[in-house]
Amino acid sequence: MTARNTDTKEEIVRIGTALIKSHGYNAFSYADIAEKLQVRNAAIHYHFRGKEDLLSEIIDQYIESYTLLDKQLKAAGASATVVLEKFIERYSCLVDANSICIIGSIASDFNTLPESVKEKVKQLVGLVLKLVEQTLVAGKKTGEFTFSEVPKTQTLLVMTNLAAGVQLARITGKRDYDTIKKAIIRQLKKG
Amino acid sequence: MTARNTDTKEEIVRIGTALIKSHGYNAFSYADIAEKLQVRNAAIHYHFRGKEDLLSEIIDQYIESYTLLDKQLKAAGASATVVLEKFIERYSCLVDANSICIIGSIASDFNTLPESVKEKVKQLVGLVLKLVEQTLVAGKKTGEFTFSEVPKTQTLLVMTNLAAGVQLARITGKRDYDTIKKAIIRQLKKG
DNA sequence: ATAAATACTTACTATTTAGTAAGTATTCCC
DNA sequence: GGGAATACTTACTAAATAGTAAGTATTTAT
Repeated sequence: MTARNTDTKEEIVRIGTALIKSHGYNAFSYADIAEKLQVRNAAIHYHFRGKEDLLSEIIDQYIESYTLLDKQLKAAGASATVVLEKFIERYSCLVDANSICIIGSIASDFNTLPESVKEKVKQLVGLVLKLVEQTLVAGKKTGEFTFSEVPKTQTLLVMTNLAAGVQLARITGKRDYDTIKKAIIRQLKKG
Repeated sequence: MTARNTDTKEEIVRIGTALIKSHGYNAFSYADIAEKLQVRNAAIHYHFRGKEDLLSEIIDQYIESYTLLDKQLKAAGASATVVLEKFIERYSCLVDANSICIIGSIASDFNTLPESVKEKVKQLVGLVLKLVEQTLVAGKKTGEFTFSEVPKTQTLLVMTNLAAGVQLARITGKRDYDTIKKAIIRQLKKG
């Protein structure tokens, strides 16, 4: 038995994230993570004092991830169409994994979270909305997109279609999600 | 102390429904309901064997409520615009109560529910989608609406905008919801 | 007037959850 | 090679959660 396993902490975050997206934040306990990781409950507490600290770290990692993505996209100079496709692809993967997006999952439990975590969620949502809006604006400039709503509004429409689309897919099946996905793209090209 | 209070059962359903919409299904216990109702825990178990039975009843009542609404609307011959406005009004009220729609809330916890409840949720979602689609079709026929997507697709877009709109409003504030609400109506009138 | 049904309460149990304290094994560093 | 730090484990506790069994008060129906 190795006394030092450098990726246990990362694994906890990975499993915790998966559990939030598949079962919801208030539906899992440290015991669930411990069992999957084949460690004792206290090992999770060693890395994260409590569940809220774990959630906080998970959101931090999403913020980091989206900040990085933002930078990469700007540097790479990818077309708006490609960026949007990659973004939507994330949601399609969620549907295939019978999961929903972390923001939608947390939104359901929002009123049960401490203020510090709520603030971080706000930050994350702001970041994602900014990223999508910038992509829509860029695409409009190049003529890739032709929507008629102001960018912020179009962003809200796309985001809500996607977020609730994956939720709906869980209940009524993937076909409804696919219908929504195609409509989003259509709307951006002839709105 | 009256040994028979005919509306305790209704009150349990009312409080349970409110808790699901504000805190999420997996975030409340019978103790929360018991405290609010000023009865003992076992009183809740008397009316509903377990939490799943309560959830089942709550969904049944939504199904009944929407079935009734459907009939009333057909009988009253209200204009599609009015029906849609009333429907949207339900979501606006949710935002004001810092709550989300029951379907969105349950979607987050969907994988933790027993198969029998999942089936009922499917039924409810089917009913709501049908109601909205019929309204959109009716409105198109009268010229009130002019959207270009097929009715089913437009229904999915409207529903996801609303469902995720109330979720987003919790995090970023009511203004984003209002923006979405106005855009939905605009899209139906010039899509 | 009383038997049965209803709507609870008290009192309890078993399990899960969240968390802590103290100890142990390994590895890093000087 | 001897701390110090790291990454755990064992072993516990306190509280919450879910649920049941048995009893009680009131109401309804006969």
